[in-house]
Amino acid sequence: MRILQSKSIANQVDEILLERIRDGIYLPGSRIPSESELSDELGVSRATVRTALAKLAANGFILRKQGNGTYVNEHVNETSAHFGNLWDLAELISGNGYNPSIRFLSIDRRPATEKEALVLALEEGEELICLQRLFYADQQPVILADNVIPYSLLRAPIENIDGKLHIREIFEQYFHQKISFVLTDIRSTLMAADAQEFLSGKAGRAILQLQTIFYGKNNMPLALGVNVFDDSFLHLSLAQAWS
Amino acid sequence: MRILQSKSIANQVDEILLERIRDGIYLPGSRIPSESELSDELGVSRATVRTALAKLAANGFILRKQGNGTYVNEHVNETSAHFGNLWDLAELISGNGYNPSIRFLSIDRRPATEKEALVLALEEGEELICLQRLFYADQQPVILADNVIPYSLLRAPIENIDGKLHIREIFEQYFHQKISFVLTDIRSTLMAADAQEFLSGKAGRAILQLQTIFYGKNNMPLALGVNVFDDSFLHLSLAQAWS
DNA sequence: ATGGAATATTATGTCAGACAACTTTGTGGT
DNA sequence: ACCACAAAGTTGTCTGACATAATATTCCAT
Repeated sequence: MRILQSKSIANQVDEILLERIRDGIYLPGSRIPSESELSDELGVSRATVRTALAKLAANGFILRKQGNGTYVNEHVNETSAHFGNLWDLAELISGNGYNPSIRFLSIDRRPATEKEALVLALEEGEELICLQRLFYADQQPVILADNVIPYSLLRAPIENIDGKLHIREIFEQYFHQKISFVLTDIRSTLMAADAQEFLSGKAGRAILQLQTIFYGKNNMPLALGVNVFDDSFLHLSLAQAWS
Repeated sequence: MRILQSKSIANQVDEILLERIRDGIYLPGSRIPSESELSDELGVSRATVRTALAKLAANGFILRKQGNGTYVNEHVNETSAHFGNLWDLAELISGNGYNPSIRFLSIDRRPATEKEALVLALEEGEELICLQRLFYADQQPVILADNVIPYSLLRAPIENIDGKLHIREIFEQYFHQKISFVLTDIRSTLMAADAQEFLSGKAGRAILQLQTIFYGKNNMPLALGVNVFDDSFLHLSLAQAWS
């Protein structure tokens, strides 16, 4: 990866370092190069490196010790999700050690329910795009993902939508919207009949449900997501730094 | 709050700003003072203010726009937990709009099970302190919290322990340990008989379980926590900034 | 008056260099 | 072998400057 000008430099440094942690170039528990060394190597100022390191530390990837050095959190590999991407289902699957893939189930149009209209700031009955997808972990179906998006936001023919893309790419390509932040509600629920149709496992067992609201620029709600999965197979674990 | 020398200055600034957001001095959606104004007001350098702001941004509390300003996330009040304190049950309760209080149920000693010994890096059968507490939201019992801690870590008489303290204070006062980070596993489970005894609600309904491992210096595991609560009453919602 | 381009202002992002605070390691003397 | 001290290395904080981006203002041409 090279330093470009599109994203902020600090965010690019952040991604580079995160990639090195994921790839095992910086091993769990080991000390990473000092701020000065990184700033020399990457050709950015020490202040920029510090910004990136601060974000990684806030998200629990690294631990910093004054006068000593910066260390990779020894338990990064025991966590399946991280704060920057709790809503990223593919990351959740790969974080559990499986190979993620997506199956496109269906795409539909239907009027919004009262609750959906409220959350998405729409009139009741406005038309929604209904996207249903199934996430696989090593060929095994594990997450049933439903997303609803206001039809009025669509900027491309609906039949062009590639359901296998990442949700963030879908928004960029077909809706010309960028996700600025997300709000996720974690619920415990029982396996319903429609979910059981796609996910292996007995009906009536307790499973996790992630209800996600995506927001774009100016706090405009973009979409609503409901994702259910069996947490006995797919663990949802998070690391958090102390101070 | 005054700037002291004990904690890092940036962390103190962080806490001050967070307090102002919580207290509504900085309202959701509004723009907060610029970095220069804050550095003048608090008597610290702009670099230090930036460190604090970077952490708040990483945790979704604020949004930063180059050339424009820094804004409080409009939805802070819709989130019950934040990444820095998912394991902080009192914060979870107050984040839901209730007044938290703690009832001390029991404290016991028993040998560690095989699984507990593995997680806590102990010999099987080593003695554990078993702390059971009940968290209330406005006088209503909502969270059943079990914590197990190796007896060998205790640095004070066991009968002195005040079960109403924050878990972080318990570690500092009676174990002389500081929590450096925590690892939380979020599970969906069914209301068991022993939990139903303390929590209102029908048996067999789906509830959330937070399994937390506390780590101290040098990645030493300090304690194990199992907290169960009904997520239909106490919502677990998280905000995450995009990039 | 009005619309639009140029300019000024203000905010965050990045850079450079310096010193402070802290930890570890090495050195030398006893 | 032990202890006090110095040295080196790393993160934390400070200062000042410029770059970049968004917004507000001014001014001119229509």
